[in-house]
Amino acid sequence: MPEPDLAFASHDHAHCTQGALARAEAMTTAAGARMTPVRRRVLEILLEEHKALGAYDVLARLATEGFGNQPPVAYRALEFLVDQGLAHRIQRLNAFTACVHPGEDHAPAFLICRVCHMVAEAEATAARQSLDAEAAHAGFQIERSTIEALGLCPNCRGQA
Amino acid sequence: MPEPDLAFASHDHAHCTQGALARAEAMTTAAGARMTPVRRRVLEILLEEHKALGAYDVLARLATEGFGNQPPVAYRALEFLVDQGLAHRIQRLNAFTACVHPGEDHAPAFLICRVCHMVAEAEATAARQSLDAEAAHAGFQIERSTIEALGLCPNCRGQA
DNA sequence: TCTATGTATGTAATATCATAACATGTCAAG
DNA sequence: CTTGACATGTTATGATATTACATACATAGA
Repeated sequence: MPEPDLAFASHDHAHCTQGALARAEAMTTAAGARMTPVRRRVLEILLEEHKALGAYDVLARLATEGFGNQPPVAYRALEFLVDQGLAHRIQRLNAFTACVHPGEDHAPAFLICRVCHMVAEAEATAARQSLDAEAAHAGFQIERSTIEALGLCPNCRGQA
Repeated sequence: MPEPDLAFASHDHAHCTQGALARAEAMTTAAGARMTPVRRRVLEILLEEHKALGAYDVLARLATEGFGNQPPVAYRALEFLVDQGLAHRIQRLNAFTACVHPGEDHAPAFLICRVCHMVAEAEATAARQSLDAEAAHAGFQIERSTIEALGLCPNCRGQA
């Protein structure tokens, strides 16, 4: 397990982005899927910051760059990225964020700062196992889970 | 810890409902809040089934019963119930469900059946603790957390 | 190379979910 | 019986998401 390259910690973001993009290309090819211009661009946009962007935010960016300007353009690209494991949907925000560990088969939890809106992808294997156990006890078979937390990130906490 | 009165298990629902309603009245009074007709009615509607209802579903019911028929009527009552801990919002469904353990200071996870749409409130203290630990490690201070799972309930699993 | 097929994109229209702002009504403390 | 706080009603609008259909593009097979 690598040391968590959490969004809150200062890090070489260019490197972080490049890595994710490279792995993304490899993964889509391996999956027999196509990394088209819109899809790649949407992923790049999501990778710019460790924040979650709404579909309409992404759409606005795309529109200024000559792509379509109707909602399905954004929603389809985002859905593709989520399906491929290259992005995650943050339920609480109705928004999307790039996956920081594409291809690593991880169980993510999202830590959302209510002040600066940074979104960090934390490791939730333990939480997920507890949840699985509880569900199993009830005879419930989990297919997808959502674990999200809202609060204060270390930086914003310091400010207060 | 009481045996989980999970939504999936057959149970005396009238009793389940009555208990929740009675505790709800007590809690609002204790909190110095007012359990008005709309609010009580919304809670009753949510308690009818162990499912999550959208604000507009609730609103439609209210409208046929002589309450207002504009969205804020439903949203306000729902917000009140959530604030009082009498209902929960299910992020994944943009919907609301009555709390089965009002006043018990619990850490709920929600198990959502994708077939029959039942929503069970499971105990997530363990999962929540794992999440807290992981967040603390990142210096993140959790204020609210969302733990939801989508999958197959025991009944629907049997059918398949 | 041509063409058939599946996949991707563009666009219009509309559905669904949610809130701001303001007017009116109700209740209980002074 | 008035005042102030809270609750409700209503209008309007904003934000998020999907359906349906038309067009374009890539690629495998004839």
